[in-house]
Amino acid sequence: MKKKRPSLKDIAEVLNVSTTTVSFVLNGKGEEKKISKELIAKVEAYLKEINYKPNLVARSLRTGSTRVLVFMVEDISNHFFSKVGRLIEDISYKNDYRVLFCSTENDLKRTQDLIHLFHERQVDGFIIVPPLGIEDDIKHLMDHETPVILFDRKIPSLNTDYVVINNFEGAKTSTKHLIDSGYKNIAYITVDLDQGQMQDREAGYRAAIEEAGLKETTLKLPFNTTAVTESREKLKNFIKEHSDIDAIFFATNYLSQSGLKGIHQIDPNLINKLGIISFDDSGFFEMYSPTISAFAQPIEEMAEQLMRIMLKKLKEKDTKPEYLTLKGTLVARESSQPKTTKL
Amino acid sequence: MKKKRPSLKDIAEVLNVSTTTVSFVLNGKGEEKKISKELIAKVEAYLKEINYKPNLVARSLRTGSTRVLVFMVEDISNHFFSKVGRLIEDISYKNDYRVLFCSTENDLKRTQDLIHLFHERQVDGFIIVPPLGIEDDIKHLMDHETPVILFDRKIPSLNTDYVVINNFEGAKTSTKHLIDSGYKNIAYITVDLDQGQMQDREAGYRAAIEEAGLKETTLKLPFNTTAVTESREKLKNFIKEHSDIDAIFFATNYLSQSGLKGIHQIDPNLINKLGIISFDDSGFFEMYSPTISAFAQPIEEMAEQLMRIMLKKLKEKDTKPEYLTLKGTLVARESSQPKTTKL
DNA sequence: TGCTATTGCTGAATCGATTTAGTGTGAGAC
DNA sequence: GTCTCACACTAAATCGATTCAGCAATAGCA
Repeated sequence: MKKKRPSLKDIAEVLNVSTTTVSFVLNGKGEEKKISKELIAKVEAYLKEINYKPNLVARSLRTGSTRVLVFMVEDISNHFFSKVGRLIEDISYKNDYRVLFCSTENDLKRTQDLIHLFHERQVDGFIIVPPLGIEDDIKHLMDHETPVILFDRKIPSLNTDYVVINNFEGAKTSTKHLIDSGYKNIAYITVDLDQGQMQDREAGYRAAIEEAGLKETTLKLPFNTTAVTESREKLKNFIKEHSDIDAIFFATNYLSQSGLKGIHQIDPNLINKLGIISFDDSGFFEMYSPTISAFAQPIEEMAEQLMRIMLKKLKEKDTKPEYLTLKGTLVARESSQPKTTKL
Repeated sequence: MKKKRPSLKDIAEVLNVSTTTVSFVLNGKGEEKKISKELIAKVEAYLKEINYKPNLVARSLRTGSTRVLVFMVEDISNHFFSKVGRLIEDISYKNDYRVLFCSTENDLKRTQDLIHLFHERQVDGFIIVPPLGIEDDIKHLMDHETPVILFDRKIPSLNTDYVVINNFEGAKTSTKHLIDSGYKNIAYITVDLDQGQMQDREAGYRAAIEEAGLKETTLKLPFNTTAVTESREKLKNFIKEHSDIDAIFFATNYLSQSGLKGIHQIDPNLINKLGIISFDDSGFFEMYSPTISAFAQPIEEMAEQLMRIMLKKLKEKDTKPEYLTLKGTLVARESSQPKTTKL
């Protein structure tokens, strides 16, 4: 048979006190509210005895706060996002907040659904990697004084807090690294998305190539999680057609991963002839053979800053928005070393 | 300034009807409750006009149901779990349930915290990969008539529904595959956990080795997410000390991934001399060079069965528990092919 | 006409907590 | 002896929905 969970009222009846008293003791406000030491002790003892757990739904309805945050990213299984998410979860836990994770898949409709879903459920704050076109929904949240922090990408038209990295510098540094390693014909492979951060990366690549007086070669693949194989075929054809390429700079880590598979399919030995670097690191890259170089975002710093801002916003309303642009670091591994054997 | 969300009461006042009426219309019970067509239309029009969203916290408090499920696994970033999770999310969405994901890290305390946290928040059902020692907490949920389905592992002492695979058969098939490919000295690398499914896998390996009259070599590494590097050093020493090994069967996909890194560190060419197979597939394996063979669990089928059982349990209480043991399939890739070059 | 049934709606209780506004008692001030 | 005030506690309102029980008006039937 179903056991009913005891409510404050049940407890109050058993102890012959009011629910108010029990609630005060429960929330550690006994002293403050002038409840006698003996009664506090008695109530506490009983709460412990029956291992009382308050109904958080009822509490939330009354207080309007759920102590839940949402971390909404493109794809939570992506190494970069899952690492940041994990760190955020730890910091939240220490501050008595829980975190829910979800993936937008860069899909506007899905993201809108998720935002409304969580807003209806009264979550206390959002950290969002915004897909294109989500402005209005974010504005809607802000109108209701729900803290929102953008992450990984900013939306110029909104004065929300954001934490991003300098994509231009990162891409430029990465490209330069390949140039310095002796590569002369560096291809840039990116996704067909109009988002600011992707444009900045492309501009960074262009800048480095131009400065070095080299030729630029770019391939834009469709962003589409379902047509991965198709994308990879396009990539393979691209590589076969451009046999003069001696290095590739992938604009995201998932492109790299799919790309590595394609390269392996063309010829298992091809990887040892190409210089490779990826924007965004991945656990995968240091396990691959050869190990893959990457431009890594400062994961810990991002998580810390995001949560610092979030906690601040939760405490005091109407704070001035913070705009943070952090720096990443190049992690040079085997794949970007100068090659001894020529293609 | 903060906008207040309209409540049913506000709407009722504006329309000069009772909250009851608005609620009935909102929940599509207008006809059933004999509200006139005109009034239904009027209320619906207004609800749409102001884009009314009910306060789900209040609704949950009243109905006792949140339409939220929890999917609690060892590590949600693991390929196997994240794939199953994604499928479960899709099925849930279609049935108007949301899913929250979280990682237990096989840690008892953490899992207990999470279970209580969600139970207090009144989630409607749990799908759990149970760590050792969690029996009582699961029993506690069942006592409160909260649907619980175990996944990946069963707990013999509890009569909960579960969905697992035949680990013994899987490990035996995998080991046999290596034997059939001509490998004579197959090492088994596993984690130091007393859990049923790991013991079954080990027994499967043993059975295949014995049947073939070969020698068994086993290494047990500590399960500890923080000491990954240390574990890998142990593994590297093990491989160096057992130079007669010609193949390795890894008991989980994360062991394989760490193992591949270790093998690469010992000698970038060593991977081409060893036969490798992993229990559990991973997106990583078909991208690696060489591609890595694996024994894959039937991900779609597991997700479908889990959700079929869950939805059934949500609909009708007191169903007979279902015990499902599914079959996996061997995905033979390059790493388990016979080698032409000898070690 | 008198009776019940149906239609179309509503008032108020309810879920389980938090919190505001008090209430009764006794000690101390004047 | 009255007044004030601190003390120790409580009654009742509240959050925003759902839903039980019931009411007035009309219809149906004998």
